[in-house]
Amino acid sequence: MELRQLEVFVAVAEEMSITRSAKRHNVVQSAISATLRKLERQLGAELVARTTHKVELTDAGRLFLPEARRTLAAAAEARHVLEQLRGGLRGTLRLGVMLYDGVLAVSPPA
Amino acid sequence: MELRQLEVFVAVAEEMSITRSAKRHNVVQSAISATLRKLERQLGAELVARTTHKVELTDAGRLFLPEARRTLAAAAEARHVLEQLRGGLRGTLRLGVMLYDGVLAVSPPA
DNA sequence: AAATCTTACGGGTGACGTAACGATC
DNA sequence: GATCGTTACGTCACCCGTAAGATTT
Repeated sequence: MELRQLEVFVAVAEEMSITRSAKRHNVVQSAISATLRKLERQLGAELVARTTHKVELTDAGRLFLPEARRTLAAAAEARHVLEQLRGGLRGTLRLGVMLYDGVLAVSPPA
Repeated sequence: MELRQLEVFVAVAEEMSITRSAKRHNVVQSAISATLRKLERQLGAELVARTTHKVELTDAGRLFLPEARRTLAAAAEARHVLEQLRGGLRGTLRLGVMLYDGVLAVSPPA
């Protein structure tokens, strides 16, 4: 299971369409179809019910969807903290107190 | 960014060693080294400081580690709910009330 | 007939193992 | 000298695009 596969599944679940999610991912239908099938095979569960012209979530799919979203959100947050650090907005803040001229007491690291 | 990369990073962070995390992943050192470098390049941040014989987390690495763990935990939970469903332990529970003989009032789906 | 999903095939990218090198303990 | 991390290279699987086919509207 990889994040890319989860993105594909969530897109399909939201669009209820392989064609539309393919456009959303800027790839071709067949790529989405294959990625989704592989994910299902790896998980050992059918997430989407196919009817040659429509796509519906199975019970497993409905159960899996919020978990997939949660995982993607966590991944996004992981990227985010690094961006914040990049911008100097985050890091380890250590405070100090000037005891008297030239002597600074500093909080221990981490 | 993919889950596999996060697993590698967390393993390296926990073991503080590329060699040991390689054994943990049942792959070779060079594979871990390459995977980690690629992750860092993609994120645009150095996560571990290398000193040819040691490995240390950078500030970015320390910041990233709990987020990576959170993401992996979410992924594990996603797999877990499917396993539970597989075992018949979860699903959508719908309740009904027998109004009178042969007439059952059932809660609406989802 | 148009739209949608699937399968088959070829090409490029990524991951891994082997091997050789450099640096540190 | 042994250990640890890196680099170079060949191989194999995976992802994607193209193309053709099947089914539904």
